[in-house]
Parts: sequence; structure tokens; C-alpha cells
Amino acid sequence: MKTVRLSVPAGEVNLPLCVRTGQVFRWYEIQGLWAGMANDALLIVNPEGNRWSLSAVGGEPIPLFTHLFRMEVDLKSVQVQLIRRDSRWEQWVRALPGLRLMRWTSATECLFSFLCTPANNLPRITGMIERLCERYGTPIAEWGGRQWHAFPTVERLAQAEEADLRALGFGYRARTLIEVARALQAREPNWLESLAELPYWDAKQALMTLPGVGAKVADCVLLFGLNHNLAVPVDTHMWQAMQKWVLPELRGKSLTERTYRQIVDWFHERFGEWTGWAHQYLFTAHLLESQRKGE
DNA sequence: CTTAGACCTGTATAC
DNA sequence: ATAAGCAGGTCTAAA
Repeated sequence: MKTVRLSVPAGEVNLPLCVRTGQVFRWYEIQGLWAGMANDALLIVNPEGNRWSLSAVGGEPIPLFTHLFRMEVDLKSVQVQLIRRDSRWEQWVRALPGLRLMRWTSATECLFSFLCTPANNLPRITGMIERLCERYGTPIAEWGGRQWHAFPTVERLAQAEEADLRALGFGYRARTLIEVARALQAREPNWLESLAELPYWDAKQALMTLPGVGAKVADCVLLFGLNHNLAVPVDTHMWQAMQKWVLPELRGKSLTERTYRQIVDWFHERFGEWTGWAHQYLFTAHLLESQRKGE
């Protein structure tokens, strides 16, 4: 495992903020370093100063890091765009320096991971995914006193027993995971990845034909796994933030297909291609506020 | 088109 | 002990 160095200008990326706010689920702080699995690759980062050291198993450190954190995107210019399009975003940009939109290396891993999230919470989600990888994933590396496993293949998940997954704490999501794995096997080999080439609404409609994939999970997979920057995952945090801070006319209403679409349309009109980034700042702002209140 | 209830389970707040 | 304008929802049934 070789280690390389990379110049990271101050303020370009806040790694803990990016990896602990529910965009990805397999990152851990170990002995002052940050280690994360991306499908079948392990990336270890020492985010110190402006010369970070990166190591990887199963991939090249710099391309992997650049892909996951979209380092080809200039964060400053994103922030300027968001504030120019809606000045309310300035408070969230200021409050969340270095927050970036993440990009998964595997749409499949992204899909199965977000299938674990409905009516759930972050600590339980990360635990479920970790046990899933230990049970069904190939060992990739031993580092930091623990084994690191690849995310399970679709073939392996399609063969899983519902009782096994329930024993791992998946609850009613156990059946959905298996059903989706089998549904994917029944389609064209690269069906999921091919959705990246479709227009946003077409790709979303196609994803929602899978069991357990509603509007919110579909938007997560589109945004984080399939490069659709027009996707807006509207979960409880986004819904509350929109009502409180952005669209007061939503107060007193409930989140339905109609109000969901109203929010997506509003983002498209206001932010265009910056929609996904705008969503991420608003979502994270509300998530962190709700976590502070809980303490 | 809207709303209620069911669905697994861990955690935190309120009696 | 016990419920929850729970917690990064989805699906079905019923008005």
C-alpha cells in the first residue's frame, strides 16, 4: 500500500463534514486518520494541513479521492453560484465550509445502501451496511486493527436468505434488498448505470419501478450514484427546512407526490444545474441543527 | 389526489 | 415501562 501526497487548498474540502452527514456510510476515524470503503476499494486519508497523504487498497489513491469528493469541481465557484441564485444560501454556505457533494464509485452499492435508509437513523444504517459487508462481501484489506470488506455483489445478495438479513437487523428491508437484487439480475447487465444517460425525470421513473424505491431513494441514487445534478432527495430534513426557511407556503401541508414535485420544480427554476449542490447545503444545515437540538 | 396504518428496530424524551 | 407532529420512506387501501 503506497502513500502519496496531494495539495488540498484550505477550505476546498472538509472531509469529516462530507463523510459523516449521510451522503456515504462507510467512513471511520481511526488513529487520527480517516478510512472509507468505496465498493471494493479502501481509501485512507490524513487530512492535515494543505498537503494531505492518501493511501488506497484496490485503487489509485488520487483518482479515487478525486472521484469521491468531486475534486474537479471548484467549491468556491459553486458557493458563489448558490448565493447569487438565492441569497438565503449564504448563511448555510458560511456555516458549512468545505461541504462537498459526494460521488459514489458504484451505483449498485449506492442503491442498496439507500434501500437501508427509509424510516431509519444514521447510526443504525451504518451498522446494517457494515454487517452486510462483513457477511456477504469479499475481504479487501486488514488495516487499523480490523478487516475491510467489499460491498456484496448483486449475485451474492440475490442468493441471500431473508431470515439471515433479518438476523443482521434489517427488519422489513430484508425482503426489499433481495427483491431488488433479483430484479436487477432480470434486467440488462448495465441497466442501472445506463440510467445516467437518460434525462432526469425518465431515469427517476425507471428507478421507481424497483420495489422499495420511492421518490426519495430514487433521488439519492440519481444524485450520489448516477451523476444527476437535478435530483432533490426530499426527506424529513429537506421537508422541514423547506417549510421553515425557504417556502413558507408549504407550512401546514403534508409531503405528497404533489408537494414533492413542487419542491423539485422550485429547485430547478432557482438553481438549474446547481440543484444538487443547493440541496446538499440546505439538507446538511438542517441535519446538523436537529443533531444539536438532540443533545 | 389525499390520508392513515403497517412495517423492523434502536435511541432518547416524557410521563 | 412506554410512546414517538421518532428516525434521511414506501406501499396499500379507502374516502
